[in-house]
Amino acid sequence: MTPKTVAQYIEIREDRKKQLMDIGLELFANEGYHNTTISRIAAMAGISKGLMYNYFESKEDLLIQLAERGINSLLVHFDPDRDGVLTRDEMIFLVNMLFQILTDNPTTWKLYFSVMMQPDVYRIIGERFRSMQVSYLDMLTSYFREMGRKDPYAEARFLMAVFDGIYLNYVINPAGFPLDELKQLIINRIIVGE
Amino acid sequence: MTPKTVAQYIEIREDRKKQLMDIGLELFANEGYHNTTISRIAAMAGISKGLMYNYFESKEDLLIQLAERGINSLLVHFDPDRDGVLTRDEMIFLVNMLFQILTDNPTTWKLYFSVMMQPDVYRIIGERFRSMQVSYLDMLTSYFREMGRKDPYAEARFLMAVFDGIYLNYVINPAGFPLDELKQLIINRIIVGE
Amino acid sequence: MTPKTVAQYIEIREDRKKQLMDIGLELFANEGYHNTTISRIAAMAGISKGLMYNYFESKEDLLIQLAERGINSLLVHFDPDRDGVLTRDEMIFLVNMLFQILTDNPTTWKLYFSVMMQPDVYRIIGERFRSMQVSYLDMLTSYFREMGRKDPYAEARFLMAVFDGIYLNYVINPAGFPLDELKQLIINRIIVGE
Amino acid sequence: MTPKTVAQYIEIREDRKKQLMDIGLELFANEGYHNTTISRIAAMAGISKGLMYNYFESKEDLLIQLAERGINSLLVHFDPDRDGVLTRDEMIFLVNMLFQILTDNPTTWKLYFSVMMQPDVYRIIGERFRSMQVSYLDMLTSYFREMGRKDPYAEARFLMAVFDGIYLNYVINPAGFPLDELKQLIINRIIVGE
DNA sequence: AATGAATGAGGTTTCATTCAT
DNA sequence: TATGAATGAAACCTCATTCAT
Repeated sequence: MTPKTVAQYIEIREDRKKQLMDIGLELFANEGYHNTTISRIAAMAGISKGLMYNYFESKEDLLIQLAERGINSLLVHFDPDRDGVLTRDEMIFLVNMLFQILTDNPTTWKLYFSVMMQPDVYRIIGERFRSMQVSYLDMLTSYFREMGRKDPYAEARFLMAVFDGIYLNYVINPAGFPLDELKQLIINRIIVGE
Repeated sequence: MTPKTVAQYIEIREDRKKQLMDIGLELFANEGYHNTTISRIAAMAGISKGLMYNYFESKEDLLIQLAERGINSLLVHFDPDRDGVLTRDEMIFLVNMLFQILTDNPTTWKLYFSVMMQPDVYRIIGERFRSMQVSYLDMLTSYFREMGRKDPYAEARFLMAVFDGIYLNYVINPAGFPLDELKQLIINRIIVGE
Repeated sequence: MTPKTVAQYIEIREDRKKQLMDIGLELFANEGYHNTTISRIAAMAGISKGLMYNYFESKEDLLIQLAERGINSLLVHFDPDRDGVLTRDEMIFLVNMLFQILTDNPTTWKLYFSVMMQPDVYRIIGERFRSMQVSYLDMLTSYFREMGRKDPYAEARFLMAVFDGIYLNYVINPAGFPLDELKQLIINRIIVGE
Repeated sequence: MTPKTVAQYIEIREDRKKQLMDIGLELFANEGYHNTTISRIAAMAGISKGLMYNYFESKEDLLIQLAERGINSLLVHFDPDRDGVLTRDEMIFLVNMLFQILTDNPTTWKLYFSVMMQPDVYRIIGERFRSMQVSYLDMLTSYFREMGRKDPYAEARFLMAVFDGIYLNYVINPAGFPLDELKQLIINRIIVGE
């Protein structure tokens, strides 16, 4: 019966917001953005439809916030916006990490691809993903230039395509996907490869 | 006032149907399936909404027919359902062809990815695409086994991932994408490799 | 190759019209008026939709013509619009006949009830059926008055209700319906009665 | 500004639902199922079309719920699913009751016949009405068997047909229909009858 | 006489969002 | 903070009817 403190209210609010975003991510990724209703999310969270609008301005806003949360969680691992150039060991570390964040957040990545391929949704949040991609591309190009490759930009594009392809295949059907073997192939054929 | 002949009716129907499918493909691929309305397609074709249903049972049926037309147009180029094993030259020919059909049908491929990543749409026609994929996977695995590679399945997965990644990146933004350079990288690093 | 005579054309036209009405009756009665499309009728007859409008002004017109054909076929058997009063033998003959026309035209009767109970359809053709009913009612009332019954009008209503009930039950599910036994009950309990 | 209590919401819902079902029954029965639009029901209730779907999953669902409400309201009066056999007094009581529920719920009965005679609508809810009918038929047959009648099944059919006919005639045009006189005729000629 | 492509009005249904309480 | 009834715009779809040929 003790009244809650302001801090408690804020905590409750944040917990609930996280819960709503988790449910939203799950549904957007697995059922599709258009196929997911606000009602369904609210029902799964055990709250009313109306309360959703206390946390998110609109369905679109929820999607945007999900995208931003996803991006931020990636940036925690690795921020490519830096001046220095990668060494080969750092590159190998990066590759390992990219596999790690894939298996850590398959649902986020499922949403990522879903978003990239739905033009109307892409218009809403695609730019955020794209700018991240550009940063990576620049960094990879620098790496391959330093390595003395003939066509560093193509190599960077190659590596990014490989990762996009692996992510794509993995999120569509992770069962039996040979992640470790592919990691070795990437390192041998692209990173180290003559 | 002689009535139209049967042949005339057939021609009208086929022309109209092709027109509607072309517009449908364009819109589904570029605007998204859910974001494209039957009204919009009809308006772009300069016909009434109702006439759409003279040609397609439903919006879903239009999507299915588009998917099937896309698959069939691919199978014309190459049908992986065969017994023999590929030689290296045949494999190189296949790689060239895969780049060819990408640049020939970017919109179809845009729809392909769009479909693969929208779970609700995937449920409608994904299986048709998936079975094609499985056939390719088997064929590629056989090739790498014949080549004496250590892990033929992983190599096949690798090659497919590369192609998925390239296709994906190309359809999202074809401008400046170094297709030819990537083709060489694939041949050198994966097909001929080591 | 001999050109058809005018008479032949008229005959062909009448045959086809009869065919269309038969199909229409079948579908209206068994699928419901609103649930039957002009397209379906035309398809079952092997003609085009457009040609239907060469025979009937509208879907409603087809229904009206069906109702009129049904009424006329009944009037052939027995026209109650007459002055004289029925004897008991004539009454028994009438009862027999009413069972006869039920088993002869179950589909027409199915349509009859269908029409009577669909207010929107009833508005179109109900009056035609109702006036026939009123004639019968008058005639039956006269009969029971002549027979010296206490309440001739109620007796007439009773007999009509029995017939409506029997018709209704028979058209809904004719299998196993004890028509002959019911005929005897009617004769013993109502016609001859007391 | 205290929020509404759960009890208040329940009351609002029940009131509204009852209102919509009452209007729906009225319109389905008097205008026909197909001729009644959801828009019309909503307009008569002074609400938006969309709200209808907050209370009923579909137009068909409204019809089903109406049928079930109708059946349940009848079963309150009399449930034929019981073991015992009717005495003559109980039978007379039953007859009285059947006339009572006719005059109490003419609209429900109008819908009943409407449903029975529209094959497409019958498919939706007919079975619910039919099973009730079968129960009655069994019970009546038992009664006439106990009474020593020659053909108990035919007698039961006869009685049911009479009631169907009376109900049918009454709902089509109740004005001046001699219900009481017909009740006496039923009791004298069928229930008590020789 | 005959076709079926084409129309257009109108129906059912969905759902993000608002709002009184 | 919290509810869910209520809205309204817009989607999909149907089909009687018309009309050029």
